[in-house]
Amino acid sequence: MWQCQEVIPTAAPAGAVRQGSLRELNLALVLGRIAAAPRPPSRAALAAETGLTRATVSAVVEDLVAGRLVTEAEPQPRAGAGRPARGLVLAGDGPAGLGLEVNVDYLAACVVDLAGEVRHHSVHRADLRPVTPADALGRLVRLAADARAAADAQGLILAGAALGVPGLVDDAGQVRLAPNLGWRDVPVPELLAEHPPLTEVVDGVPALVVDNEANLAALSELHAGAGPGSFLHISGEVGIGAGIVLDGALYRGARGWSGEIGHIPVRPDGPPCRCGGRGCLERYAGQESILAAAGLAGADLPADTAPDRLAELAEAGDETVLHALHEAGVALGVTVSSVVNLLDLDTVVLGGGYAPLAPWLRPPMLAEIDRRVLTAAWSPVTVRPAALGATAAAVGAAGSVVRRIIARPVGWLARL
Amino acid sequence: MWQCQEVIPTAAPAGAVRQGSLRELNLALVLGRIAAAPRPPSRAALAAETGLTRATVSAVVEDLVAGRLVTEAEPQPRAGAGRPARGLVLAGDGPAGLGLEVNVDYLAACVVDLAGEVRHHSVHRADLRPVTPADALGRLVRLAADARAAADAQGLILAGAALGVPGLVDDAGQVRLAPNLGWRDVPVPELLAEHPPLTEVVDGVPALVVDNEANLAALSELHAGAGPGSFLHISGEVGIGAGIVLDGALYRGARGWSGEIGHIPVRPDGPPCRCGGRGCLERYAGQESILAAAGLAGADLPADTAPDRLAELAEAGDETVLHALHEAGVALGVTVSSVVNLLDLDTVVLGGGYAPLAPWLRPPMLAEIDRRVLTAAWSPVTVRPAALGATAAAVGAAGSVVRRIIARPVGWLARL
DNA sequence: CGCTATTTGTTCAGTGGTTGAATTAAATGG
DNA sequence: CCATTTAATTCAACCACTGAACAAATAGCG
Repeated sequence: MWQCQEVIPTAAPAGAVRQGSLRELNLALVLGRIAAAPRPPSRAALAAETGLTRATVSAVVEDLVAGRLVTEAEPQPRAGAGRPARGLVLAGDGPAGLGLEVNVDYLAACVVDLAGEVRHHSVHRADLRPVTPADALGRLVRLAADARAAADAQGLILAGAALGVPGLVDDAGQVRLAPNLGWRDVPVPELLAEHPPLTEVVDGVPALVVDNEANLAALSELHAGAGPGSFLHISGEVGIGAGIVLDGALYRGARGWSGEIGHIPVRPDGPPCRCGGRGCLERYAGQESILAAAGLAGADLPADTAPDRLAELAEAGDETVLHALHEAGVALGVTVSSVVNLLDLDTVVLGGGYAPLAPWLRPPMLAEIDRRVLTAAWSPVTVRPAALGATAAAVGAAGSVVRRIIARPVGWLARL
Repeated sequence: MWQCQEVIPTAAPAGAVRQGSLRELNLALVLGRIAAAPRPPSRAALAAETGLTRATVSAVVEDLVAGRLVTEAEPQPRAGAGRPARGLVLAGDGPAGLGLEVNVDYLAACVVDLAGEVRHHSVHRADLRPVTPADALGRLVRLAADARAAADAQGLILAGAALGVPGLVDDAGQVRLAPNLGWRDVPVPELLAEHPPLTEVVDGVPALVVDNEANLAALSELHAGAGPGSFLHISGEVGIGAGIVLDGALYRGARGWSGEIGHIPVRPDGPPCRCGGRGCLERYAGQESILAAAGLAGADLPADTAPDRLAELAEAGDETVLHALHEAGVALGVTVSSVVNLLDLDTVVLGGGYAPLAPWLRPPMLAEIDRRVLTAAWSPVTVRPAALGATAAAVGAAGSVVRRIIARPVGWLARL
């Protein structure tokens, strides 16, 4: 069984609530609070916070500690009198997530522990357009093996993996279309079938989940950035993708194909787009379009260095580049206005290649939003660059694995 | 405490899971299955379906019957051998919801029982633009009193009320802006404070919830139409609003202001809109714009009869009207394409004034969607007229009350 | 007509997990 | 050094679900 669904059920039992579900839910509740707390909470604090009894919290914590999900921190210096509290933190030597990414000009792998720390990270730079999918995935497996070794060396146990791809992924984990990579109907699970560690199925969840890169990048922001909430994360790579986070959960759409913001029409009668439509956002704010408008079409810059080069030139005051960025910002602003009018989001994150360009994209975006968003007067919309850099998708992928464990620790505890 | 949040928690405990939560969740689970079942299920069938024991289901059902939420139906004729099953149905004489609506040219009230049947419905036609908010709400209270009397007469107990308003509503139930009604910062709860039955707070939920009309109309579709799923419900009234239903739950946005589709830019350099932007959808597909394009600007038709008049003329082959509808359909198609690209929805419902115009709006919409939605090739998008007519919002409002009871029956059971 | 097979619904002892109060543990402060 | 305070554990009680046995109600068959 392969799937690309990013479940994160927030401990909501869809089916029957049996006897044991009670403990299952409270394990998730307590572990979630420990993960979200700004400083290591005590059992007593958790009891007060959750409404459970101290007795129950103790029992639940005992299970979590036995399952290597939580460890006790050094007693914190306390203010007043009383027995000192023993702080609880997410274990740094328990389960970890393996994050993988295939992109147009690099492969990436990383390991993230329960606490969200990146414990290993490696990138393999190469133009993957001329390479066959099987070959590209073969190289990725080698990168994954290195990451696995690094995890072992640090006492971490890989609990699962997620792979980000710049394209549409179906429920079976197949890449239906990745235009910038030149992939179409690539059966990723099959191609990886020869590599056992990545293809096991544990506890109903496949060891490897394949997902859209923009979705995973948005997830990375969820950890790194300010806590849960609702935001739109725009990834400006060769294409333009977006991840939508609603109330702290990634929204994936009916078929997992949400966030295809690159082909939202900006000017319905504008220049034709290769998608078949006209005047799509990608024609105004896609990397190639910006480069063309900036007079750098022939420069043949690698995709991953182009944004920095543009930023340099803009910094230096290059009029053509400044104008190109302004136009891109306007187009992004028009599109984002649509999204905010529709979904009432309060934050927009500029990720991927847009992050370094944020200083120049932001002002025209905000101007458009201010003009076009009906509720802008009461609730200002924040536009900010992403907290993580280029390989956010890999980190988000690894993070999605550990987040699933935090959301449903029983799955992990049952394994031991 | 007033609030406009449409909670519908789908039995997901956010906080602590106490001892009694178990029963709470299973009450919701069983009641939900009874509500969703196509024919009255037996206890045994519910046990098989939910995974609970027959003993547990019996105990749960006993509670539900004692609370007047469920009654036993006549034993169904069975096929094979065995003791005949006693079917369980939602009680027709238990709690019911009161739905209210204030619109530009009418007030409406209705009563919906647990099973979703409309048990009372009344409309008061009047142009409410020249009337003060306090006066309008006063008339509404009289309508509500009639509805309450009708409910009593039928043995129904009103368990709460919801009010739909064509504008932006904040968390306090205040109408921040209802442009077509001419309301701004109207403190609806305060104005209704003199009418006790509508202003009680029971079990943490206010007796009256104020919400956007488009959101409630979308909810009505959720009951009447094909079961839960994800869709966009577009209400074409004087303004254009939309309700977004994701996975069977209304999505309300960070502040409850989602669905402001009327001011999504179609042509960013198009004619200025009163919202301050340019080329908004409302300028192309709003009722006034369609009438103007159809050459009926001076006809001064009441807003509620205009769509039918347009449909008549279109039926008769009036070229100007057909052209106007085509243009509106194109604009709607462009906008819907944006929404579908963003959210990956598979269904769009044309509600309110658009419902009778669906035969003419659909074809250009589908053409635009086909051209502009990246995933249209794999997953066709359905565009269909709404199941309910003009006063869908009132029915949806009443339905939201009973749906909340079905989603969390403990709230109701605790009252008795 | 009576017996058996079959399915529904209830009863009841058993169990898992939470509760609440009492108890122990470990610190501060006078 | 002892009273005070807060943290964590222990334990009997209790609530709700489980599983199996049992009672109820029907169809089919000889």
